Amino acid sequence: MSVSAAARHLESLLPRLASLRQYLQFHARLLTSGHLGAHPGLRARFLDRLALSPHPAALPHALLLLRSLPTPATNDLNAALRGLAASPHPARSLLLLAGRLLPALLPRPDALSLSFALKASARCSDAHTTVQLHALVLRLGVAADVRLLTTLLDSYAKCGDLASARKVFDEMTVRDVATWNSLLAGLAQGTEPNLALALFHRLADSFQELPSREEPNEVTIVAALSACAQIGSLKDGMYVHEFAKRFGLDRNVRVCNSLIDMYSKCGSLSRALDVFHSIKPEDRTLVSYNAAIQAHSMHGHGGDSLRLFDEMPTCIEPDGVTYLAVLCGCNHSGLVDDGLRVFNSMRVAPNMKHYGTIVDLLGRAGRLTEAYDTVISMPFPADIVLWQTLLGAAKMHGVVELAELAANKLAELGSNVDGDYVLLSNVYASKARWMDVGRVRDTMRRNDVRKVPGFSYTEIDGVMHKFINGDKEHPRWQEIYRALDDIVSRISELGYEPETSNVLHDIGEEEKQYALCYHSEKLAIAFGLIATPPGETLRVIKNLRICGDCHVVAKLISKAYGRVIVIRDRARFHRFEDGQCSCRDYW
DNA sequence: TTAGGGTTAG
Repeated sequence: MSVSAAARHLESLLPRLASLRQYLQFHARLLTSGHLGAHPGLRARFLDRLALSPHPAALPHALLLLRSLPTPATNDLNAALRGLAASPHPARSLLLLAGRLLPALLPRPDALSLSFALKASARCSDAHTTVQLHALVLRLGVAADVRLLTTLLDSYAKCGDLASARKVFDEMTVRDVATWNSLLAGLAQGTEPNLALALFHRLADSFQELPSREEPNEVTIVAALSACAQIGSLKDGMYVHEFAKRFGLDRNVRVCNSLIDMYSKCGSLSRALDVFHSIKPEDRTLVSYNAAIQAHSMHGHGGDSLRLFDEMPTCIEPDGVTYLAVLCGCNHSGLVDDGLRVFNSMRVAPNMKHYGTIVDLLGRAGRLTEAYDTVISMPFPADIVLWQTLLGAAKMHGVVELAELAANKLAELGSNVDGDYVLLSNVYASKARWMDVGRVRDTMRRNDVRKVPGFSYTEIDGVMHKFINGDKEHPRWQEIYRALDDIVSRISELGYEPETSNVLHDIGEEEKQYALCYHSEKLAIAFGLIATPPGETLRVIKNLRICGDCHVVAKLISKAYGRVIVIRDRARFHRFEDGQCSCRDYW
């Protein structure tokens, strides 16, 4: 066989390599045939495949091979950078580029090298390294490369530096659809969903901004829907849905999965389920089921969550998200035994969130010993949220010892938020232990307690209005406060008395009532009442869990004013109608 | 020969 024929033969074997043994044999033949040095293209292709092979020994072997080369080429380096960036230890990719993994002189990196390194810094959330790589992009003179700059933008966004991501975007002279998608997704996931939506509207208004023959694609839609879901804006969500239809993207299963999530989080369970049923059964993925089960759960339909879970085809294995969604549904519907049954039959290892849901489920049901036993027998130490869950259960059932224990753990873990103190103080107050109530208050004062601000949104005619507890920022605040006075007098006739035990301040009863009266969700509802025609459904989104008093008030308003009120709090939906809530006061 | 963007979670 001539040299080139041998090389062609090896080349043809390359795509068929699978086992580690085959890779090692191939390596041996490269060595013995002399092609390792004589055929750098073949060598780099082999190295690339080896470094990406899923076998755990493959990547170390690729690095060994790289080290054995007297003068590695840029492509050899890139293969290793790529493999390391995709590995469980992406930081090693950065060490390699910095020359700390190879003793020999490094070949000069190119745009591709930087692309892989940026992927690695994104996976490490290493903003500092992303900045350094940005400098390297400029130094190497490869800053006109759309793909590289998109990767750079994405890396900034994934490291949480949205300002720099935006700046890269703004300074790019050519942007393709992936560039837009990258910033869109970065903003949507980086707690700037409103900016994401503004960017989407800019793209939707004139996608002449895109290179010719390029259109928004399913990634654009998924990212935009994720922003709508976070904001809870049904109007924007429906606009994105219509937009997707125009481009024939509404049949795409990933778009459908995002639509299910969006409609559910924007308060429309029926639309979410319509989308789920519109997907052909054989096209439904695990995520489709997870999103639909979660939709039932958020809306308090635990029985339906269980039913859908049982109906999952056997070819789709439930994952941790599926179980969490089902458990959540059981929790919100008070289905204790079903929840425990599902938890005990889990076929994946439960994580902190699964335990959290079970502890909440047991705690609400008054099974505090079991809840506590669950916490201390978990295979990992409980986190802050879990102790807060237990503290909440202790408060609900007036168990002082457990509340104290949980509060001590919270202090140990460095939690210092007002809610913890309020719960502990309320347990003492329920037992008339006023000295202890005072002691908690003193501790609060000493510790400079962090207040988690409560705020609510409501969408009226497509405009979002934001309210913070007791604020007077809204242009119509005087009308809103007058409406609240009217509300209080009308629901008082139905027997309303303020539930002031949720307020812990060193203030008198009347001031406590004041503090409660202007909770953000009440401001949002009052505004909704004066800004919409009679009978229209009011939709409110709250960042925290709804408080007991607001829950009572919302029920009474729904009766006194003949309005359906839908409140999405941090955990679920409450639908108030004719004096009742869909959660049946179990939340 | 090798590069960029995405959904579900207490």
